[in-house]
Amino acid sequence: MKRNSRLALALHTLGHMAADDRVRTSSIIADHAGTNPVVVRRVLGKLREAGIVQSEKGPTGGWRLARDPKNITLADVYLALGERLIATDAPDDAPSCSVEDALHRRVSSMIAGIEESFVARLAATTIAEVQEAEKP
Amino acid sequence: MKRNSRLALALHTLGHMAADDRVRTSSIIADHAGTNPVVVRRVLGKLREAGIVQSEKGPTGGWRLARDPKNITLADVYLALGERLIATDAPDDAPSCSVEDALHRRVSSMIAGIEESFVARLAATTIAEVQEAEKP
DNA sequence: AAGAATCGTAATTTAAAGAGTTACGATCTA
DNA sequence: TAGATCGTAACTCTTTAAATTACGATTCTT
Repeated sequence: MKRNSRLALALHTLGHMAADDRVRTSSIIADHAGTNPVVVRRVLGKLREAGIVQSEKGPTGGWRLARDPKNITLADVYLALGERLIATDAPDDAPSCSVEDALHRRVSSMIAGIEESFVARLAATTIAEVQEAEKP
Repeated sequence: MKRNSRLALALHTLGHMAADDRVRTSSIIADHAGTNPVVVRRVLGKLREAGIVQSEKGPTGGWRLARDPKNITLADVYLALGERLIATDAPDDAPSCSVEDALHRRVSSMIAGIEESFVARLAATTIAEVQEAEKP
């Protein structure tokens, strides 16, 4: 699996769930996505916390959508995973210089704005739409 | 130095250069930025290719701006470094599934749009402005 | 011309972060 | 009760960027 591909894994899996509402085990999902069941459980666990999917233990257990895919936007998924376009960490320690401070103020507000507009765009598309777009 | 901090190093250094137009060695710059002279030369080397700074060898050599800081935007710097907000690599191999394909098409065009608007915002600020903002 | 200081750059090492793996307890079905 | 699954901690592997080492090329000073 590629680096930092949690969002890709999540969206891919949700797309399949939207197309076919059955319970899937983390093992099945991992096979399909070319990754590992534990990684799947970690990623889908975040989505569960956000009420996007639900999971059941035991045999017959597994994962499925917790709500209508028409009501799940890409932004919901992105935010559930707690990802950020750019990690905007402050200058290291106290003894920073004024140029660095001024720069940081400007750039971080710019990044926050971009982050916001990215989320807005993600919010305009639902999982159901992605799944429907499947056939070109 | 923090990870993926080439842009921060570049902007920080250019800010100082805009405030005080003298020649600086990679060693001086590295000390100030808390990094290594070779790293500085690599980063500023990219900016030289873009005509943002110039360098001279020999004793008395070093780095300085190649043009008016009012005429250097943050976008110039960002693009000179060849950075990208998100590495938007295609699905691995041929045997990908239709859901993944549909997803990739949607998300990559979205990312391209965001990238574009990020650059547009960066283009609205010059190095000179960042330096002037130094005093709050 | 000699010597020193600097850049330019290749090659290698180190460090950090994410993904992958192993392991095992908890839970649930049959 | 047996077996399958999730939940999670702990560890290893991989990848990427940064840091380091090294040294030739250039250029100033004397």
